[in-house]
Amino acid sequence: MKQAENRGIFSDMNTMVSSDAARQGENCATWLARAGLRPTRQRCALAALLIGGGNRHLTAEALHGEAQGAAMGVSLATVYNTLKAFTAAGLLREIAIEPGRVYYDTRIDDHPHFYHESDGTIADAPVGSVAFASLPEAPEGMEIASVDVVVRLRAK
Amino acid sequence: MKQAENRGIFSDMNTMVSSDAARQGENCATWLARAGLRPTRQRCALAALLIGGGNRHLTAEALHGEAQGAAMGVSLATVYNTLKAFTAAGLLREIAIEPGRVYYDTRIDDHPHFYHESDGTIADAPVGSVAFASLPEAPEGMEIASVDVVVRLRAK
DNA sequence: ATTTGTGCAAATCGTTTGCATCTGA
DNA sequence: TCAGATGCAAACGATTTGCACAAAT
Repeated sequence: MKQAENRGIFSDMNTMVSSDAARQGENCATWLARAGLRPTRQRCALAALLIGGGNRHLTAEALHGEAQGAAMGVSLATVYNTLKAFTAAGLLREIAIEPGRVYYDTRIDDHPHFYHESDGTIADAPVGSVAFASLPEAPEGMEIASVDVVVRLRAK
Repeated sequence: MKQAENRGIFSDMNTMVSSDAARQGENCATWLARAGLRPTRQRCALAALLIGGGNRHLTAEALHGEAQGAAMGVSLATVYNTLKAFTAAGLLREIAIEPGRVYYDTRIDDHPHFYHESDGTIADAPVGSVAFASLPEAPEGMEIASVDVVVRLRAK
């Protein structure tokens, strides 16, 4: 049985890999190009919304709503396509929490989430609050891609 | 920060609460009635499939397929309704693993899962293989309903 | 008798896709 | 130029629901 420390999972570092580049003043074109994506107006607009406000957990519908509110002309289909493209490029991560609804996380390292059952919102659990004493070995020929932890909360 | 031991989460016990009654020869009528559900033919048939083969992880479609194969007359809509009813009654548990597809688990205590990304299958991770060194406090006014752990595996 | 469950088909929801048009390298 | 991206609308798969009928208390 491996120790969690050896895998670097859920460490205390507040890594925010996907937004580092943008925060450092690099422009959208370079940022997207580095992920192998053509920097279009729509993708830059969505990237700005995603990266602008720290770590976010949102659905395609929600992001589309924000884009509409900001009068960026981006269709819902493009939001879906772009989120999938960003995820495939490793800029975002999908969170499986609610059946029938995909959340995207702007933070892409393994880290635990709070899920509020009452209103369906997601938040990062406090940094360092979850630590493993042990993790399973992967079966023969397999390796661990990620470890998802969801702490479901309800009103007391 | 609470210790995992204090919450009884992911203990070594192989608890199988939902199937205890059935294994002990109690009949379906009593078993369902105790959960506050009226024991109908369809529900008994589905309960038999669910409980018969140890811990299972399956979708509504899959269960419906089995019922068809066994020539039990149960419609897909009833399978969905029944799974929801069983879940609400605490006899089953939903697992959020894949977007757009709900898996039901016949084991209802907190326990970790392996998810095979290649073929979409789910398995229980070895008993005792996951242990927490620490778990987060629930925010004020909230309590922890459950802690879901999914270890995603891919071919090496 | 009254309440609850069933089954079908239609409706709904989130998401994906086909295709004509547009855009960035 | 021209592969790749966009947008709309139609297609899609999983799930839910309305309603008439059947079954359980």
